[in-house]
Amino acid sequence: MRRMHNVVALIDCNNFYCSCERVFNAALRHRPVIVLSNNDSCVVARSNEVKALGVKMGQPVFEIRDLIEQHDVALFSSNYPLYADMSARVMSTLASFAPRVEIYSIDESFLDVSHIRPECLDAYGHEIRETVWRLTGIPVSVGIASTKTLAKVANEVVKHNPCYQGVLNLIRYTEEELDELLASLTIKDVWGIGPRYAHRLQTSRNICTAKELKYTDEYWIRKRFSVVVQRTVLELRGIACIPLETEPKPKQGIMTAKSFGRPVESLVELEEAVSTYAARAVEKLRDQGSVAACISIFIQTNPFKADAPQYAGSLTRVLPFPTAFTPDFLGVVLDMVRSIYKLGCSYKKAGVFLSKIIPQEVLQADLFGDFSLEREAKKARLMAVVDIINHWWGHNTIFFGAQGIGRTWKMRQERRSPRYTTCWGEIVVVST
DNA sequence: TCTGGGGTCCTAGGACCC
DNA sequence: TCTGGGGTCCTAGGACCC
Repeated sequence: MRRMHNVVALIDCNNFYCSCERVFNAALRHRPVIVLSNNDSCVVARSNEVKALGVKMGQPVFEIRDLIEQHDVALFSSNYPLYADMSARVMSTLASFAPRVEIYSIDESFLDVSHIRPECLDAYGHEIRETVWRLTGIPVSVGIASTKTLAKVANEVVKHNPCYQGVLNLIRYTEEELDELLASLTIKDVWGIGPRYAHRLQTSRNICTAKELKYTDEYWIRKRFSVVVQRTVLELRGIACIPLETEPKPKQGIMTAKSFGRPVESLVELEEAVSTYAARAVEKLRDQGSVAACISIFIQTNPFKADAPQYAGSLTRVLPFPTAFTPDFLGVVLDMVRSIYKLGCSYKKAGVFLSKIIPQEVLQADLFGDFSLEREAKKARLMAVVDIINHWWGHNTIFFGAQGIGRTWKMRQERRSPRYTTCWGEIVVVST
């Protein structure tokens, strides 16, 4: 097979979390929908109607109480089990359309569609879109181009212009047509250009549109910014610099951090919370088959409470050898919390970060002294059993004593929809 | 009352070594 | 008067993404 061009399609689920809620609740189809962050505090997903009302991503929900009431907006707590499962369905559908797929986030995938004849690309895009809709009920937008950055551009344009009916293929655009399109986009709309870079580009050389960025001297960009921004410029020119990553890379750092459902003052509760986060982080570590040697924790007060005493404490500890055995971490965590705890503070958030992560197989290579492979294997078997039980019967069916049993500090989730697809007790019932 | 939770990569600068 | 220079490793911080 002769391969003329690199062709990549970006498939992006529209307002993904909101769309997931709508799949199982037809009454929401024509109602504005908002999905909230942990603790039901911020807006993390908005239906089109809500975007049209001017509600911003990340906006605290208390700022828009009136708007919500006026427009009868449906509010939901984040229902991650549902979104993760719906995502898996979308992704497995997409896998049938391309030999190489990069799952970029919970709601986006890049597909290598170089095998499709150029004149068939538009139809292929529509077929992808219709198939995903039919099999999952999730609406998606499709952007097709010669680089990932341009595919992102196409997707951005599709989302804001219903005339494209969900699919834009830039491969058939001439350079002039493409430039005209890029001239209509601001640099903030370009993947990789955030608010800081946008501001610096504007003030230093009056670069405002995607087209202007495309024709900016790449070496000046490299010098003033970084190789990352240089790549963005080249990608806008149709030179692919960001390869498709089809294999998920094991994470180099694993974080579990959350705000509390209410302020926490006591050391005991803080110990429970940080232990719970640590246990969850180590669980994620095992999920990807890794071990870690380094753990950091932090606790902090509420920075928005200007009149209350403010404090942020953090600490890092290195273990004698890398492990994924929860008690090995819990042992040091309690000690760490005690040493950064400050009496008289009202804590709002805490977190745990694991680093110095290596694959479990590598562990055996070069360890001496205290370390016994046999003992580690035994620990691993114990954790495997814990994981299986929790996987089967649900999170935290069994857990460690240090995590506490009350957990009244846990985040609030007062508006969670049923876990329609992952929990037998909450499955949709059709009655006659 | 109420303000998210994950990740990535790159660069600059200091420590250290020869 | 006048204080090397280059390589490597590590860390902190800054930028971005969803």
